Amino acid sequence: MQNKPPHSRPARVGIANALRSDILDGKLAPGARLIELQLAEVHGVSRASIRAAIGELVKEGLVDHEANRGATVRRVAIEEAIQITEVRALLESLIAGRAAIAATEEDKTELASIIGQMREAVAGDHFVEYSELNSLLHQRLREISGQVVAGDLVALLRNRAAHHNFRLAVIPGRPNESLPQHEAVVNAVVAGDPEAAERAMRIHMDSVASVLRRWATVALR
Amino acid sequence: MQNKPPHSRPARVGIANALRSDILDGKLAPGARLIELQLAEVHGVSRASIRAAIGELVKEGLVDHEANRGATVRRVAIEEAIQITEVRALLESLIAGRAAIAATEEDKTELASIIGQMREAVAGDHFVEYSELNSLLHQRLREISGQVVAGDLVALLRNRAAHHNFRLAVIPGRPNESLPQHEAVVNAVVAGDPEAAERAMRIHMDSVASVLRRWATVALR
DNA sequence: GTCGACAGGATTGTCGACAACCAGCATACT
DNA sequence: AGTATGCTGGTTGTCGACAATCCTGTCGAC
Repeated sequence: MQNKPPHSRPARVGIANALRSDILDGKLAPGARLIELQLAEVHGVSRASIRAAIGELVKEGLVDHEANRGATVRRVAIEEAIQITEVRALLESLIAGRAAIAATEEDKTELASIIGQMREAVAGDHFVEYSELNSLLHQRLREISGQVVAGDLVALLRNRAAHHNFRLAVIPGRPNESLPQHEAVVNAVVAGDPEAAERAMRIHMDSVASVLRRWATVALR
Repeated sequence: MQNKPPHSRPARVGIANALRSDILDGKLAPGARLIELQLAEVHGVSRASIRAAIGELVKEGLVDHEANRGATVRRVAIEEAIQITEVRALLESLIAGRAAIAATEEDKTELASIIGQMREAVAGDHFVEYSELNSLLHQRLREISGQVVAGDLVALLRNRAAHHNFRLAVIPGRPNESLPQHEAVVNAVVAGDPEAAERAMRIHMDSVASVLRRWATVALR
């Protein structure tokens, strides 16, 4: 990762990716300060590039940035994660409905294939793979729907609450609960029934929200 | 506006505000290139500050930025404006519903006051004032609702489609159509009826979307 | 006449240094 | 003891210059 073919793609992208990974993996804990000079030395670039990279992350809502006080890794309170899920419920439903209208035959077979892989992942207790397929499914629905505005916002929110969402997939028994919900969504899309797709997605996201709520009350006891 | 008490608040804020105004006022047309060196000379600061300011606007979705090709004022196609309004319809409904639950007595009287002012503005054909009051009403609802995530996103989208939205307020007869819709929303909030508030806001935003659609077909003939 | 290589100009990406700013601590004063 | 004041270290804000990159228009070959 050290080679430097001048700047074929801007350094900020690489740096931003590295920082994003560190944040999502928990290597950079919430509240941790991102000190420009320090990061510049570690990554072997100048502060300008670091600054640009941090800008990217601020844009994505992963870090906060106060004037003259620097950037810190954002704390996403569980309460905010719930709000995020509520909003996503609305957006994802819209997306699912549109996808049901706009999906081509190829799209439909691809979605079915993803569901198949998810089934296998659940059967084999492959949590990480299941989580990734989950992301993929939602992403493809976004692309198919053609509602780019909603798609962009969901992508943003998904990143922002990624920490909490990933944990969900690891809750014992959770995949067994969410898999049929995903199947219902895909079935409705394949059937070309927008209302059913919206409803199914709504049920799915509400279920996610309720798990988060249950978890919040447990954690705050 | 020339005095320079070193940097009590970062220059990028001032520059960003100036650029934002120029964009929303149409002084910087969609597609116009934002050339860093040029702007640096005009505003009397260095490229670094300009670059930071442009970063702010990119965050807000007002300008695009391609690698090595600079920043341009973003074209918001009418089609995108429609999508934005669709998404806002969902978010604003959520917000209205929550506001109906969370509003205090003071909040309610303030909302009623805003509606009163809007009525006067319509009666006096004060379009600009009406548009500003419209913004204020939606903003207060966001704050009251406590749904900060939805609120942030709406603020973002509102900015992004500001160009089109402002034009709406100037369409003859349009305020007469939207005022009662706003009244219905506020009435429901004051009555503390979340479902009615959601429904009323939904009707309002759908009406905005349909005006945009009608306009799009006319403009594209 | 059309296509491709190539130079030139314009613009962004990156760098290192200096200045301004905030927080915390020691000191002095009441 | 408690509060105000001034310093100092660490960090961000800003600057001007250099290097890399892209776009455009020109020239030559086929």
